[in-house]
Amino acid sequence: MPELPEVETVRRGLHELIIDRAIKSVHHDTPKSFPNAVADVQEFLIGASITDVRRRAKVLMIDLSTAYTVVIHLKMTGQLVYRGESVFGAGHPNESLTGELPDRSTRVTLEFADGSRLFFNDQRKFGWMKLMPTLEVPNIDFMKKVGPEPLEAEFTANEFAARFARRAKTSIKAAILDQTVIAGVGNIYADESLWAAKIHPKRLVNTITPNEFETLYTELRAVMNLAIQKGGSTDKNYVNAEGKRGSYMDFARVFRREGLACPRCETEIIKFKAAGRGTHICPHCQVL
DNA sequence: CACTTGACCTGTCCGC
DNA sequence: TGCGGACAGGTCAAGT
Repeated sequence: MPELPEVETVRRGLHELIIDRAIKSVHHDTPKSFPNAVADVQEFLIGASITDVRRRAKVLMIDLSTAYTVVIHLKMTGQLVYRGESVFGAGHPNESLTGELPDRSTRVTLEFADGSRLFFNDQRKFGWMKLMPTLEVPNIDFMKKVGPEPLEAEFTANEFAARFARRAKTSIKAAILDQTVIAGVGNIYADESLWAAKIHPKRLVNTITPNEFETLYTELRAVMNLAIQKGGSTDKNYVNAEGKRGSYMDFARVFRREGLACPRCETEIIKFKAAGRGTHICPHCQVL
């Protein structure tokens, strides 16, 4: 579910909502969702206050005053929803998707000193939260291998194209989903950006021209920036830190639009499997 | 090494 | 309505 724009939306929401709050208690059901030792939780989590909320790729990091960090991956169906006083007030336009919490998919509940709570919900239990020293976060295998952040100002089109050299003989779709090539791109924005750049997802990386890489770079950044602006994509599960939907799906041009008209040429959008994932293209605009 | 496939889980939807 | 199977936005381990 959550890709870079969704995780970034959650990060921004949490940054508004939980900075400086002190953690009073934590409850969790399955060790898989929160595998830390009880002693570490007592010493470094309970009583700590939140100093920052950061993101790298699709990973969230909640920094604590104890020099520990709660590292979180939402995977497919994870949600982080804060319940307390709303900072947005009554007029917030996004429709709420989340009801009474905790519910049956709540895996972890963090309670703050003021009685407000942060819920980690995860229907499929793929996601996790881990408590670890802040200084050790960069040493996680994933952090050492993950590629550059595509939306950073200093990330250039040339660097973008060069990153793909390591996956020369695979499909462009598999490569763009590879987190060691570029950080944070998932199935939705892979399909959306490949459509925008008019590149068939099964094209091999070593057949993509420099001009096509440049277009893909530009379109990928445009799509992800628009998605952040729209608060992410809600198909089924994704919600922001207030439990509300994102609206990018209203602007999607191919993703989950099989059978509908391509916005560019009116050809019917089709769906098939590529790189093991459901893949949506316009067969007129994107050819092998 | 590079690349692909299955596994991890639960819920939903579709065809019979 | 019930049931089996396919599928779902991510990542890893294990396989070729």
